[in-house]
Amino acid sequence: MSAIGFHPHNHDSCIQTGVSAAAETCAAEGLQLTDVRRRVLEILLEKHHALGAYDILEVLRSEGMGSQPPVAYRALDFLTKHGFAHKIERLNKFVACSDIGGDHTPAFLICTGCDLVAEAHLDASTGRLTKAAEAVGFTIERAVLEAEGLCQTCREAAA
Amino acid sequence: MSAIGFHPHNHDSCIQTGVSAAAETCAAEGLQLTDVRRRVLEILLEKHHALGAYDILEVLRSEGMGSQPPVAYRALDFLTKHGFAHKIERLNKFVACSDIGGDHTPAFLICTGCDLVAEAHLDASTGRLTKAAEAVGFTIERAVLEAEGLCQTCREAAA
DNA sequence: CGGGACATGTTATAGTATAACAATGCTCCT
DNA sequence: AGGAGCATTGTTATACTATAACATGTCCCG
Repeated sequence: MSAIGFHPHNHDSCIQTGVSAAAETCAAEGLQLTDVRRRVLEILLEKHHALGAYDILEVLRSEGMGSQPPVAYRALDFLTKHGFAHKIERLNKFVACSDIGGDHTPAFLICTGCDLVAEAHLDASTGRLTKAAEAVGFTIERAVLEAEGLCQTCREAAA
Repeated sequence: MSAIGFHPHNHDSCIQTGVSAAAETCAAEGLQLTDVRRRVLEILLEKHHALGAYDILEVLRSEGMGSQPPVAYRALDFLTKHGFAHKIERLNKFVACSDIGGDHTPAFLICTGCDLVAEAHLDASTGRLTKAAEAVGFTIERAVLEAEGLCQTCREAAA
């Protein structure tokens, strides 16, 4: 899995590659990465943390880019719909996708110590949940996989 | 997995066994299954559907058992804390546990056709998410596993 | 240049959840 | 009995999350 976020890295490249990957995908699929959408993606990419819609809205507002909730929610809808960001259901918050363009059944590791969120990509077809569902004739269309706990750094700090 | 909920069954026994299992656990652990708590559990057990806190509150209110949100939320906190009910994060709703007293890392199959929710119990230690977490030194304390899709009945009806 | 599709702006409101404090009832202890 | 301590419930108020509905703008296509 990609545990980036839990380890030191050149974070500028996260932002740059994230935005350009999204731009490429949009160009390829005829989607519009408008100013607001791009900016919301950048805001999410700035940290490996989950942000609430109203946190994002506050930034947009301070930059004169729209001050009402629908502005933020629409941008987030666009980003999540096309796989550029994900909603963390457990937190009612959002994170940038760490593998834009990649295949998607993301899983998340949420550190309750430092609030970092790491994204993992598991192969959907081999999971036990998939097998359990098949066994009862259930067809999965969307899955939420979120684990809360402590990252290595926080666990060692707590010990 | 226990796909009860997706198949015909004697539902009265779900309620009875649910309540008595909770009563036994409370007796064994010195917990108080008060009127409000028992009633909320019964309400949840009445259907294999997820209910919002305000849906539950409405029932309580109609029965003269408390009319303000904290009454419902406190009962739900108690029930979820002790494994008698679970929150479905994806829906911001609650369901009764279908295996009270059992070990817990529940997973849920949520049918978007009929709104039934089935609870599965997977062995936490063997999962891929657990392995991915171990690989990066992450310690899982709580996991949310929720799949949305169509149960067999709804899928056949849609075809 | 008119019309359709998409994006944004704006107002209002719906839906979910908790903080904070008051009041009650209970047990246990002296 | 009196009183401390605890858990539970009652109540008010408010915070946080999300969307409906309608108006405006913009661009491209026909």
